[in-house]
Amino acid sequence: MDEGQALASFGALSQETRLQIVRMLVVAGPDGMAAGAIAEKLEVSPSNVSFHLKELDRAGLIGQQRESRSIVYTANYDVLGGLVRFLMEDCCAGHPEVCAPAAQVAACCVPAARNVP
Amino acid sequence: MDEGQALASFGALSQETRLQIVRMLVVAGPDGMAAGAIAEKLEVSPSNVSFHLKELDRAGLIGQQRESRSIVYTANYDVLGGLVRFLMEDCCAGHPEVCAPAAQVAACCVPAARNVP
DNA sequence: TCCATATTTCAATAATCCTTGAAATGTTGA
DNA sequence: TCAACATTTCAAGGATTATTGAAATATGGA
Repeated sequence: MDEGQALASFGALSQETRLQIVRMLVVAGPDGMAAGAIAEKLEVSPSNVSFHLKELDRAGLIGQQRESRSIVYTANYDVLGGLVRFLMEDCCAGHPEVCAPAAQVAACCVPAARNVP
Repeated sequence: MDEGQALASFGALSQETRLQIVRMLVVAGPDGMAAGAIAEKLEVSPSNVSFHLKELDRAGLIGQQRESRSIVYTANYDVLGGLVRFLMEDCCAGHPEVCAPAAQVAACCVPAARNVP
């Protein structure tokens, strides 16, 4: 991920409804959620949720696929992971010791990373 | 870090000049950089850099301290680490397997986390 | 084909954010 | 104290972004 893409990602995530959408889709997993279901759960109008979904799609944070009458959206884990990497690599570029605490987060995903010093 | 703080952080990082400032300060380390030095390096007017520094400060991403005539800014590594954690915990909340790749980033900071599966 | 469903698009308005340059604040050394 | 330096504050304007509701598009079933 380059700086331009990170900028777009941060911009996309800097709006409450969009951040909530991404969090919902991350939890929803590969099955994703239909636009209507997202709108209903967040109590936002269909046209408004559509606007924000388009923004998230432009930033590459989500993907979409038509499924019968619905359009199902899914989180793009690669891009989200790339954003994490971008933040941490920047950190390491200068002073590795100060960003070590952030590395502990890895413990929640990868058992081998547990109990880092 | 709660959702509100993450939202503020994303907003602060979603502007090119501000993202560049944060990256510079992260690399600069605990010594930080004076406002003037930042402005000069990024070729931005003093008043404009001051505007963005204030935004970053409001979001908690940087700190400041007067040093003689200059005001020296430093990155807030805790908050940046908290942002990484926020992104990854969200990820883990649903489907740990999809965010494992992001955990590999930890290898750049903590030797113990190297070679994760 | 026709209707209901699901979603997007569009135009208009409102709200927020960024930039600019001039003036104000605080600091140091002569 | 005064002048030069470093930075911030302020107001105005321009630019971008968000919200709304109505109309358009696409799909599936009677």
